[in-house]
Amino acid sequence: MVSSTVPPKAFIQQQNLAEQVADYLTQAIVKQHFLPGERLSEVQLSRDLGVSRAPVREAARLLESRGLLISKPRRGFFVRALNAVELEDVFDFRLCLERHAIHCLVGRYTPDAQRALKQQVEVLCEAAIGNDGTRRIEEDLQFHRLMLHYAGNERLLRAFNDLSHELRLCITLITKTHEAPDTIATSHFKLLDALDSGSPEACREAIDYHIGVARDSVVKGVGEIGVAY
Amino acid sequence: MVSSTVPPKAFIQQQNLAEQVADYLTQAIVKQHFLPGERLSEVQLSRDLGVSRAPVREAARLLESRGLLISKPRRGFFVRALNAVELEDVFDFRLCLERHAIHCLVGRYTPDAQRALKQQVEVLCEAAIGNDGTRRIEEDLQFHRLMLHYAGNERLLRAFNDLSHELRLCITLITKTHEAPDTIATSHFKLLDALDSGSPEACREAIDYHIGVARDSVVKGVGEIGVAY
DNA sequence: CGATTGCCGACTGTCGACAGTTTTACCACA
DNA sequence: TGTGGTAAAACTGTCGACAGTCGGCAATCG
Repeated sequence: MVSSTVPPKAFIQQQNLAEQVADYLTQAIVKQHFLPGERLSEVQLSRDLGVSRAPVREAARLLESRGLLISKPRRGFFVRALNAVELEDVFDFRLCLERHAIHCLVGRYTPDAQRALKQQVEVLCEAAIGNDGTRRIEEDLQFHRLMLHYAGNERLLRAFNDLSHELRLCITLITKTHEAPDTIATSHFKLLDALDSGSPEACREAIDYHIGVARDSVVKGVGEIGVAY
Repeated sequence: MVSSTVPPKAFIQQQNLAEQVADYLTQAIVKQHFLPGERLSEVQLSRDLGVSRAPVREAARLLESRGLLISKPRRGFFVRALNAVELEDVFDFRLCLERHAIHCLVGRYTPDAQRALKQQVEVLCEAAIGNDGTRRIEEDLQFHRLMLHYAGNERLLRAFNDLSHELRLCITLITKTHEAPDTIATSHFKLLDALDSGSPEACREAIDYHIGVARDSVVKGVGEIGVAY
């Protein structure tokens, strides 16, 4: 073999039908093509997507475990509708995860981690300036994923990833208001500063503030979306 | 209708085959009928249980989301094998959840909650004295579930329930040593005392101690169970 | 004798079909 | 017009079958 620049194989692996369906459904829900509380018919979906019901079921179960769908026995799947209380719960849970994460991270804040986070904030700022709402959200989530990652607990990261789907849902659904780029920037730079300071108290304060802002902007956006399911 | 003592219908609704299979698999894994790292064949299972592969697949996916199984594409499902690092992660994650929970709970510690927790500790002590290992674990988990419940965040409770399956796995697998009943009792009474005191610091200290003890007894039990999967 | 290639069995991913249940549409009747 | 009951339609839960893929084994080549 001569080729030394072969891309690392991740290229080929086409994903399952189930995963493709899951991606499609996630997109459709986030983009509100399916409304909160709406019922999803397995047969209809499988017809529309040109696959059998098996992958659809599997995808639906996956999204159920991620909190995007709810299944009622013998009734089918419904798009999750978050009420005000559940919205609070989501952000409270996020606070729980990130407080712990930043607490762990400050004790092991390597130059590597520092560099990666700084860079991601820059990418995020760029996205914010570019005024691309979807990308801004993704880069924002990615920053927090990085934080969780460098906190060093894989389990914690998994929990955040699960939550992030719900989070994306809340944010996309409710806040059409693009926050000003500099607001986003400063909010994240504060986190970096707190980490640099090495003070757990400062970190705690910074993350509380950070998530509080996000929560308020979402909660204020709508008192309640969707009702029953 | 005359019969006034009809059981509240939860009786009748036999759960899905999928759920039954999930319960069976969970039991089998916890009781080590399937060893960590072992591969589970869908066909074999469906033959053994007398059902088709569909419910088996569904159950396996559920257990995957709970962290009891791991799926490799086109290879099937494997019983999760926790190494030392992952074991630490599990207890660290538990600490994350329960710290937050007790922090929330102390601010809204109603007489109802107080009563329920006290009662559950008594039930737990009873189980501990009775020397029934399995029941002791279940009642212990139930106490913590109650704590999470009264903390008032449904999302938090769900996360704990997911984690509890892994937790049960660790505990059952590793600690054959039954802790002395009075150790268990005092450890839990300390939590109640801290809550009664109303001091967040005391609560934090109590929960850190409580989980630390559990973690040590598990980690010390075995440096590593299972290796690869 | 070691490494590579091709074949074989086993298994997963996917499919279409059937049965029981829930929902809906409709009609008789007050 | 409103109500109650019945029948049809639609859907989910479950099943067995088929095809593509993966791992292991044997035959082949260096």
